[in-house]
Amino acid sequence: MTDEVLGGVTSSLLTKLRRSDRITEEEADSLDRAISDVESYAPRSIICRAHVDQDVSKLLVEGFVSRQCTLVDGRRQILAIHVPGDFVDLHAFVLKYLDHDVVALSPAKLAIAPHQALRKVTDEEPHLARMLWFSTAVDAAIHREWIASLGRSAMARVAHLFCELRARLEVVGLADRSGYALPLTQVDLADATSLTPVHVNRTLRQMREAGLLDFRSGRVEIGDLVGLIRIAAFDPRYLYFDRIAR
Amino acid sequence: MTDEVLGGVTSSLLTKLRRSDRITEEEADSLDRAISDVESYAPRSIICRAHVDQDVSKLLVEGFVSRQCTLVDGRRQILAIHVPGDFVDLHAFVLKYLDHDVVALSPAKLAIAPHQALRKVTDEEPHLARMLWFSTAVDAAIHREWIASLGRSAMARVAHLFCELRARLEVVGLADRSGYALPLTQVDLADATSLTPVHVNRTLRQMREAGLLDFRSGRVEIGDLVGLIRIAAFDPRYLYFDRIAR
DNA sequence: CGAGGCCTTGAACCGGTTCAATCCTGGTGG
DNA sequence: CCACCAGGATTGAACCGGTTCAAGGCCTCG
Repeated sequence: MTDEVLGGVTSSLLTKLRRSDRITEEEADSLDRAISDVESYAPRSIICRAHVDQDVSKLLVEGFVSRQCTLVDGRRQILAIHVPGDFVDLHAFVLKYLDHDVVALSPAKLAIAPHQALRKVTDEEPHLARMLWFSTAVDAAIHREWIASLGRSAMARVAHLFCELRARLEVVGLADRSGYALPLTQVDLADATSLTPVHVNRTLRQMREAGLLDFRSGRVEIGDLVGLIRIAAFDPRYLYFDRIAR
Repeated sequence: MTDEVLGGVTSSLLTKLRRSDRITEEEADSLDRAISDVESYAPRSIICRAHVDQDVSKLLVEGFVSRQCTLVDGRRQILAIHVPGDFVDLHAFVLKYLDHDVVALSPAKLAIAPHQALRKVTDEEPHLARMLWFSTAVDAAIHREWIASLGRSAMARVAHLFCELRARLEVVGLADRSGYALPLTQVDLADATSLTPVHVNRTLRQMREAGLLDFRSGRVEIGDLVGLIRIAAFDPRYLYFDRIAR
């Protein structure tokens, strides 16, 4: 990565990884050099298509993207929502193809990491390789938490999603205790929680009336974070922001 | 791994990984040497407890185990079911601790891989490291498929679980088209599908009456695999049994 | 023969869905 | 400048898949 335009595209990822473990400047530079380009995507455009062989992986720099698949009845299921700093389809580095689509939920910028470059870097820097492996393992932990979340009430599911996004956005400086920008529609929330848009709407109204949270025009305004966390039964340890040893 | 008793504990894992990529004899031997011991667990005994630092990971050799957590209301949620050949808590190698419990569903034998030994082996053999990374990425893919499955009807969920277990067991020689041994209770199935035991029972009856499948006394007898796959909308590509290049 | 797990079934209930109509808002073209 | 339009948000009312509660039944094992 030498181009001026690419400056600092890995910084959010590094910030996040450094919450868990030390990363040397040399390692950070190596990772930076694995980035070949940055691409922009319009909302709803497909970033990576399921079952197509990949020779690059993409790191989300700006905006929101989802992993999603289309069910037999045509409904869309959102499997994960990614925020800046997430190495969205790093899974494809070891899997070769993905089992789902990656789609932009908002305007988004992604940095491109060719697998050839990633392979060189991970072969030469085993600790950095473990950190990247770590970040895909955290993705898996988030998936598991979603599975548990889906077993619960509509209110708990929606609250859990808001808590998770807040915690993940806070690490990269895009949220605080009072709220955050979230350019999604109620339909997006419905597809992410396996609820109907109608019921998401009613649930959001309940949350607003209870003073917990107000989600309106692309922004989450949190009224009572403690109450929200309680309803969601949100325990952030699954995000692994607190590992220590190298 | 020199002890006679440990002979071949990695063979199911290798069989599975070799469905996706070549693994040399030297790599296989290295992996074998990372195993220090084999332990037996009784049904319901805890194999790995959530939020406790781990210095070993465990490979399932025999029996069935689940990843599970306990929800706030005391209900148990099964997050994944593992079959022989699965490196169950390999995630702990990079995460250091797990966010959920690993519990034996049946009598089970697990091979112990100290993290120190895994670290040596993965530092020395980058390709083997990528294969282990690959296996955790497949775990994540399975989690995603469960998320999608939970968005569907009770019948589809249960059918999907049976299809997935059949496909995964077949790879390690423990299932064929006609059925397989599955020493779980209806309560286990309920906790894995986020249904009530009562409704699982009714769903199983429907499946039996439709000639799709008979689950009884620890064995799944498949009457109509094609029909089952259709109802489950089961597409096995997410299991990644078909990768090619090294 | 008794006890404890597990499976089975019925009946009432309820959280979330479905269908349909209306409202609101920001952007566009006449 | 305003009428129009499209996408998203909102609300009401009927409906239904799955839950809940409760009662038995059927094994296996001591």
